[in-house]
Amino acid sequence: MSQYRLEDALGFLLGMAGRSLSNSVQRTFSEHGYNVTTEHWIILVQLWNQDGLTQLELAERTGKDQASVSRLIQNMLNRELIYRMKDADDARCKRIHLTDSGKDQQEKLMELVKQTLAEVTEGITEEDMATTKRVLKKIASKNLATNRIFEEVDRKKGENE
Amino acid sequence: MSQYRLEDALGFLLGMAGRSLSNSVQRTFSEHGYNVTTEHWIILVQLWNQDGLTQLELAERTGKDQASVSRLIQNMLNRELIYRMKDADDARCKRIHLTDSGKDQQEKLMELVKQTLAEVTEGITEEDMATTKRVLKKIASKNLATNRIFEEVDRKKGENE
DNA sequence: TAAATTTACTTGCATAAACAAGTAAATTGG
DNA sequence: CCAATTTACTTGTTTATGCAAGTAAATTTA
Repeated sequence: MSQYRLEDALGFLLGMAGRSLSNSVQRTFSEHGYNVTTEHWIILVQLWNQDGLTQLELAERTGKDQASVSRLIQNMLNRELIYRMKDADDARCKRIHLTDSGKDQQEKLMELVKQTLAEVTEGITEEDMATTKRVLKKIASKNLATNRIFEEVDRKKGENE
Repeated sequence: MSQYRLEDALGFLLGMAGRSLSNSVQRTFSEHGYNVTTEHWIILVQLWNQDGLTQLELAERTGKDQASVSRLIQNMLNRELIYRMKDADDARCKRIHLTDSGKDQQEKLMELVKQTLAEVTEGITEEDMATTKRVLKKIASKNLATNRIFEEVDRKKGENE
């Protein structure tokens, strides 16, 4: 009887590849003296695009649950990457803003990510990468919570075709 | 200036897709009354293939570090999926064996994983899936620690071609 | 308008990873 | 043969996730 090969199991490969990339980026950040985790980077990307999002909006856009965002925010506050203000119209909402430090790190962090990504994906053709991203999006959108992120993307793409 | 789209970032997609699949499998296990996590499943697959591996061997084969394996093993001991014996020749090694319960769950857990995987990957062609797995392996093997898992696989494949 | 529900966020508990430091057993090398 | 090193495993600390339960503010509805 042929053995089930873990090395061909999609879940296993996803976990390994995800950790591999995440660890590489994390190490690169650390080596260059940035006290920012890969998960912080995900939040920062959203804030660099649009400052002052609420925690709920951040959760929706990053596919994280509100509890995770709540704790990430707390951690990022401690590192003074962001600050927080109560919404004037709705006291339930807390709006997250970048500090000067959080803003200033954009260029360098983006560069470091780009660099690391190039190393990790070296030798993979553009076509294979495009296929992979398409497949990953399909798998990710089976998760009800994060479904909307990719629906939105698909809609926008549709408009341009 | 065009914004950096998180939805196209490989690291983000890997994280999302990985969690999506892992959560689906986890939920399926729970719904069917199995007190087993996806990480336990990864260890179990290795033991179903070969019982009595040491913790180091498990770490090497699953791409986990020894500390992670140590704690997973502790957790699996508590759930009585496995038991542990000191190696007769080398008192430093602890060999991990399946309990009857751990053995008996193989067929059903494999079936549940297969089923869940089919749901999550529904609508993805075999070809795209093959490409994706190839890319994921390449990315995963940039991680020095886990490199060997895939080198081994490549060598074996080479023999058959 | 007051009670019931919903919404935005927080907190507690369990699981898991990375990395560093620690322990005990085996191997090595002078 | 014994001191130094290596090996296998453990433990502590930090970060992060999922899920459930809790709080306070806003909205619905009766």
